Amino acid sequence: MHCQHRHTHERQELAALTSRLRREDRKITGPRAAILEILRHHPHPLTNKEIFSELPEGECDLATIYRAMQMLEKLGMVQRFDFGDGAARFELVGEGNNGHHHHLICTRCASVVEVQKCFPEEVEREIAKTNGFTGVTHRLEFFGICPDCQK
Amino acid sequence: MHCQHRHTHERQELAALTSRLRREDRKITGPRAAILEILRHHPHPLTNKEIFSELPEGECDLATIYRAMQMLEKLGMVQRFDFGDGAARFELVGEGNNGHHHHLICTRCASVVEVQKCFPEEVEREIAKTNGFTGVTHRLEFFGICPDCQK
DNA sequence: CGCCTTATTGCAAAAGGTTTGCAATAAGAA
DNA sequence: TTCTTATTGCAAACCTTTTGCAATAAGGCG
Ligand SMILES: [Mn+2]
Ligand SMILES: [Mn+2]
Ligand SMILES: [Zn+2]
Ligand SMILES: [Zn+2]
Repeated sequence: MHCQHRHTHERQELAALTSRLRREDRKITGPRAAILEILRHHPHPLTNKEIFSELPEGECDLATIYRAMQMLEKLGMVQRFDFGDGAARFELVGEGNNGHHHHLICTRCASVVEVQKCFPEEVEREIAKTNGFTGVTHRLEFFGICPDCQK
Repeated sequence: MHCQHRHTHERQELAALTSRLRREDRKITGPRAAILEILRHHPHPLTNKEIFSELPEGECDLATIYRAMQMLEKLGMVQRFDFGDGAARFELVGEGNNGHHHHLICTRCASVVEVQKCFPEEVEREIAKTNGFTGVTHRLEFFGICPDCQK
């Protein structure tokens, strides 16, 4: 309301997401729109429980979130990440983007930084070739102590 | 029996493990010896359930294995790995070795190859510095289709 | 706009993996 | 051998994720 430009921008993004669902013959439901809205406003991966608690009171069941994330992952609209704490995390992926990237996570406060650097392609290719594997990819996350937690 | 050299070698290794426990004031129990014996004969990470099923009938309870692996991890005698399938895996670590390494896992048959290549140190240092993190390390695993599963 | 079909949801139960409390057991010291 | 106390087995609890099923509602169609 107080910023027409930004408001329009956000509305378009949500529309892009829902149109992507429509294109795949998926229904735009209240819970799904609410979940996308939350993901859209978070730059880092969220657990299903975190999404659940961000949702307005009784907006949607936890099981529905689990099912929604499974579907969004299958459509390539979210990327699943594993920080090693036993709960899957999901992050929205832009169209025409495979979502492959990494994170730097504080082991004290769990704060997260997006990391664009990736494992060197040529080394990965060498690992694949050496062992006769095809379609090789990787899962990689960094862990350390963030600036705040060092104080 | 049929190979004195190898036999001696194995016995020494188990002795090295138990002496390491003794040094840390931990008791050498039947279950612990049996677990170490299994880990010692497996070159790749094992889940607790896998260790359990390798164990002779009623040799030890699953909960005991969970407790043993926690202890061994704390002592740095095993390294925990996460292949992203929801079950922790453990691999024996040699003394004076921090156990840091990686794997290439077949997404069809789950076969595992040890990978010695690591993420480039200088790039990791740069990621740490850029974001003001200290004590940065990483978790990295590769996934693909193994030679057998390509046929 | 209202009806129909059927995907989607809520709820509750179940399914793994992992942890924990407690009484019984046994390792290692004396 | 005895004694102390870490360790074990067992059962229950915990946590995340999945699933069955009847009720609900989205979107297509007349
Ligand atoms: Mn991210
Ligand atoms: Mn290994
Ligand atoms: Zn990468
Ligand atoms: Zn490494």
